[in-house]
Amino acid sequence: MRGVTPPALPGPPRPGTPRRAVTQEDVAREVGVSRTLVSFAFRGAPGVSNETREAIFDAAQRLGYRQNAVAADLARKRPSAVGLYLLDLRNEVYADVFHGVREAFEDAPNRLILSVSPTANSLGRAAVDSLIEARVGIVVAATLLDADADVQELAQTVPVVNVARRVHGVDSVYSDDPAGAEAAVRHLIELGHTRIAHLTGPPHEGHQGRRRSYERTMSDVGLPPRVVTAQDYTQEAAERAVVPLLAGGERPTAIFAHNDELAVGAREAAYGLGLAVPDDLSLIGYDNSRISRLHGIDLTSVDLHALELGRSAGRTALERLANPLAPAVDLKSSPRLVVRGSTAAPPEVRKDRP
Amino acid sequence: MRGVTPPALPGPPRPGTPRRAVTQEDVAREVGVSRTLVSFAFRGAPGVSNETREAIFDAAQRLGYRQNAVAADLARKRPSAVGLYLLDLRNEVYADVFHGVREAFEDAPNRLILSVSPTANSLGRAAVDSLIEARVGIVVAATLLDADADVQELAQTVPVVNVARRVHGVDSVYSDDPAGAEAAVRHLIELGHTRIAHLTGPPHEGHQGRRRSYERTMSDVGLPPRVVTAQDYTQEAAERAVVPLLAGGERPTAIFAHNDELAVGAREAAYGLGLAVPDDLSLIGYDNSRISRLHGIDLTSVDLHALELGRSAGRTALERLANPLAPAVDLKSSPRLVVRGSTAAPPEVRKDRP
DNA sequence: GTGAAAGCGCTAACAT
DNA sequence: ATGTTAGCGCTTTCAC
Repeated sequence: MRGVTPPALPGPPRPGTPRRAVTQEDVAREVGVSRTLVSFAFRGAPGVSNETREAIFDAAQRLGYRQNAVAADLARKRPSAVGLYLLDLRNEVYADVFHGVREAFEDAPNRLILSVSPTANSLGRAAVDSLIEARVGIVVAATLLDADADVQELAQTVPVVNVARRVHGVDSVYSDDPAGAEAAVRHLIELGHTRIAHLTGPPHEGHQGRRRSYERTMSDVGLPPRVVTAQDYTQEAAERAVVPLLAGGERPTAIFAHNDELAVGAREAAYGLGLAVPDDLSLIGYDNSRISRLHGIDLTSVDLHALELGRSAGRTALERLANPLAPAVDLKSSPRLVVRGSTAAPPEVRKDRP
Repeated sequence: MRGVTPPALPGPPRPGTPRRAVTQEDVAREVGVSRTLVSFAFRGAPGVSNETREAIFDAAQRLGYRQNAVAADLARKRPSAVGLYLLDLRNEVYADVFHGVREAFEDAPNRLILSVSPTANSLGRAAVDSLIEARVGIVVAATLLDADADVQELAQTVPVVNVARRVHGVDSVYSDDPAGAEAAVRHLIELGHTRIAHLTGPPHEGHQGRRRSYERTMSDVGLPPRVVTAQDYTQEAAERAVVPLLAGGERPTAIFAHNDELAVGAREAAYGLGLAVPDDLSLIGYDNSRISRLHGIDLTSVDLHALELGRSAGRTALERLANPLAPAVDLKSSPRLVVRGSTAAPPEVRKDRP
């Protein structure tokens, strides 16, 4: 039977046999030059004649050569990959941050490696470790829930750019949370609300700006603060946390939520109890996400300009990569209160002047 | 001045000087063993005494050693990284797919590398190429907009698992789109609608199942199909595309949209024109995303179980990695129509029986 | 303009 | 149980 070519079996379809990847070696052999020249050509390094360069690109094309960025980084000794850590893919804010960072790296040669937290309430350390194992040269983190000291320690291992969070001595690109929260609370106070609750999630160092500002603003005007804590930063947890608040006595006439996610949860809880927004309950979120702009949702919200935050973070990362020893960047931007239909005067005020 | 220690300058805070990464070599030297043993210990390979192993882990901990997964993969010759391509981070479906895949790889040692399309309407090739340069051993793609032939060709270079799409001869994990679309359209027909439009985005090979099924179902019952095409798969584009449809004469009484994203755009367009859902316009989406469940949105939608799709895709990738030569997987699941408040009988039927 | 050779951090035979 | 050695694909001196 030797020499007989077996007939092509029809059989079930099979995925293409993964052929061995084409290397610079293969390209060099094809062209008849040394590996070095192929490497030079692909990095645009000087010292390759135009003729040779073209022959190399040609052969590479034909053979389907793709550079092995991983091996290149290893050899270069200076990683070109950028790690981007995102806390929650289900929260639009992080998609915005991603797109901002991506834009900033549009023309840069760096690879962007994403790492996403398993839950919206995880410390980032494990996910960031996977970035470190992938040997990224810098980590852009949106948002680390870890303690300041842990972030500072992490920054000893790999440069970190914090997004939407400020950590002393570590690059930080963030929005003025206290100002945003104050604007939100003052808006409610001006509408005549006195029973204003704050809906937040588990406390984490560096994420207390909105809550603290709420408490401060309330006590400044002599109003008693009332904080409700959801088990995590999801709509579902918010719903669970708000139901007892609204079902109990002395229920608030307004809720200022840590973000839109939680605000939407509060909204669902309200409607579930037969309360209407804003007639029975005024609601303010944070993030000015797309959902807040929908007809029928119409949620008053504080915009922290996540896309722009991402862009700044990307640019900051680029600078840090270029200049590792420059002083830490501290970039604070201003949020903006966007008033929509979810906030109105409380029932008692409306009754007073009908 | 020699020998004089300069005083510690207060100055601005600086990010920690990035120290050289700790290697197995360093750990080995610290413990007083060979590099090999350190490697063995970390891979859990047999042939290391418990005593030595503990000493190694100890030293690694002290020194802050993190394994260089990139170098390991290179040496192993068999990449352990898994690439996950996502078409659109702003669409919740892809977040669900991500979490499904992540779950499937929970206990696997593989790194997950994400790559996201720059826009919701890009072909995936560029983003997948970056995955190839990062030397992933397999690509899980949700969802490639490229032509079947291009996907098949890509699969020659690196194994591909298609999510929510079927490509002959390439692993595919998908939902029965024609069945889902038919259920949606039949639901509208049963309510009494006759002017039912379909809202979709740019046509791409392999993404025509819903549209074709809509057309087929309509003509099966002798109704004229009417397809509106948005410029891309975003809410905003949908809004722009639907306005002329609803403002013109003979406007439809129902719209079946390719997905919730587009359905929400249609909804905004309707309300912008003073039309109410479902009173003036019935609306069906696809994906059963969180937004469709909100009070006041209450969108009837077809659920394709994205999370489960992601899990299946992850498991399929695991199997493909273990058995590169097995026949291509073709996994079709059944979607489910979830009826909510955005669909009702059309105005003329309601008038007939008041 | 071109090539040889060392080495990046690691794995995996193959010794001992 | 432990060590030696040869790569993985690439970059980067340094020589010709």
